[in-house]
Amino acid sequence: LPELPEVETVVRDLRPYLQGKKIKKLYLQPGASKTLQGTIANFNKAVCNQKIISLERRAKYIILRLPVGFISVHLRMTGRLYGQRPQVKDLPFIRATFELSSGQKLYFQDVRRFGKIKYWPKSEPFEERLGVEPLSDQFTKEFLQQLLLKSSRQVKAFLLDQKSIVGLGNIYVDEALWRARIHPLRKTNNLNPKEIKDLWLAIRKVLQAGIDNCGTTFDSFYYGAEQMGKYAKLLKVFDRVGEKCQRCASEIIKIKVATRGTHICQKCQQ
DNA sequence: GAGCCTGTTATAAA
DNA sequence: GTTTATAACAGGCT
Repeated sequence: LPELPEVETVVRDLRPYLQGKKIKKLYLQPGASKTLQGTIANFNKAVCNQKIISLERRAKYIILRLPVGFISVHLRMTGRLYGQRPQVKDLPFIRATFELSSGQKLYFQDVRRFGKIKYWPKSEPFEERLGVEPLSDQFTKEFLQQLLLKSSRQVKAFLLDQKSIVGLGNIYVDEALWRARIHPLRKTNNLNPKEIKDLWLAIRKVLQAGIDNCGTTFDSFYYGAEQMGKYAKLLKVFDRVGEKCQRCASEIIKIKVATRGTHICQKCQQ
């Protein structure tokens, strides 16, 4: 499931392929009307002949920056972007295809059709729904403390909410909370300074380690030519129900928090 | 074959 | 106003 490290991995993988190329038009497959937000006519009018200045990541979005505006691609659960390769034409579940003026293509595959593509003429409406980048200099311990103390939510729900901090999803939230020894149901305004410091460090460590290992291939995440992320084998709690905690040897259990399957060590995370 | 699972948004309820 | 829960989306997997 693509979270910040997985999206960053895709962006780094596709950057050399796409940067500097010009977009000709987008084709939508039949039945993919919800994949594109807005009409195909308006989209193509806006992006036609625009050069991809850079490929960037913001939150869990892949950003194709253009001279005028930008395109956002969200993979949601099962979305995948492929640069052109010989065998790619045979892939099932292609929902949209970018044609580049070089004649090359960029394919958007999405089994469950939750993924979204959108053109934004300006960044304000896009940015206003998004919180701080957790790996940026802006995300200091003090910044996190302020966010936590002015809320009274369950810490897991808080961390999943992209309006506060972006990029964390079910996998990396569970991993960060284990690392910081914090129970996911704890209220954010009841965390003490030591816990806040540990959580701050844990968020940065798990995300950076995720990037360093090209993400977590647990279910459907792949990048490039069917490459798998290597972080799955470094996971401490996620998808490890019944295994022993590597810190205290207690059993990892699964509970429900914020309507999500949640993995914790019952002893380490009280 | 019913239910699970997940990111996000919308909406309802507390 | 804030927080939590639930449904919806879609389809593969158990």
